[in-house]
Amino acid sequence: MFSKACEHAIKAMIYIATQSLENKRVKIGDVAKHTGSPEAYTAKIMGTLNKQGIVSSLTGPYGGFEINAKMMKQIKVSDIVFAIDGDSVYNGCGLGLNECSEEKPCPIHNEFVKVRSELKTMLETTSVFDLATKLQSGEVTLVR
Amino acid sequence: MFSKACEHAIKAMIYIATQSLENKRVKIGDVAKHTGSPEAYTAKIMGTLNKQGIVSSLTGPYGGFEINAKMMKQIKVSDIVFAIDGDSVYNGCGLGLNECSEEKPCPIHNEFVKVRSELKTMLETTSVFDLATKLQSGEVTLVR
DNA sequence: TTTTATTCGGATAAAATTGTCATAAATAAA
DNA sequence: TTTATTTATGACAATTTTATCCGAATAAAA
Repeated sequence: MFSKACEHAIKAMIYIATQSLENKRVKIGDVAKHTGSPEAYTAKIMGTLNKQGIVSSLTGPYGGFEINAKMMKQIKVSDIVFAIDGDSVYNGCGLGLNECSEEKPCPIHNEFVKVRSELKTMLETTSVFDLATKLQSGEVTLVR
Repeated sequence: MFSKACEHAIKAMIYIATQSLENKRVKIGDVAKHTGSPEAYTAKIMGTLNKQGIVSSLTGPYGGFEINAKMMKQIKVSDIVFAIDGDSVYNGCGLGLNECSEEKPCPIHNEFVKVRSELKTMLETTSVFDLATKLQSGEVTLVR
């Protein structure tokens, strides 16, 4: 569904959000530990997310990553997916055709658009804040 | 969504089905031409589908691939996806956790299962025959 | 029985993705 | 200003996926 990089990104964002809610800036090593993702790879992914402006970072001692509490409610999972995997999830053809539209559809186009539109809606209505509070409450887990 | 191999597989099955409906056995070169997929790779994929029993093949002159007309209505897209990509589409965690269930869910588990269940239903209710007749009618395309 | 056309299957290659490493840049504190 | 700590980033490595190649096996026709 999503690339591995995208999975790492979503998990990292959720963990950082929980810490930001407690006004704690987190180092990449902490992120890796709490998400079970490879540290260096996650660092690279965070660079992309930082450039896209959906996470902020500070170098040096007492540095690390954080997400503004207000932003957190505005950032949706769809933003993370788009930042890492691009629009393939939303616009790509189910059979991988370069051009596949209402006018020139592939055989599964009509069946596919319906399901994908629901996936899109789901991602667009789920905020990082929603997921972070879920994680804080202990009802869900990031590792295992 | 699906692997490239799986896309090739679905396209190949649909094309072979249209030919089988006209009692024509097709060679792998024909399949590749009409699906835009690489011939040798498709050949390998067909081997897997053949072993799984969702397509039949005959070696030698006048050989090739075909799908029994009765079977064609029973074979669903879900069977092809399962044969090539396994059950990851149906059971895999959205965040890639090894264990993710109702009891120990990941943060997006509940949102995810709903969408995926609709995808599953869609794939399970769409037969190769349905798609082949659509392609025959000219309302959809396999290449581009 | 020989020839010819085709799939089968294993070895290999190429490309993409995932992951690591080392060095540079930034920044805060001493 | 120096030092310690942390992110930023580009080069490299490993793994997985995608794709190719070629000889073996099979089967129909000559």
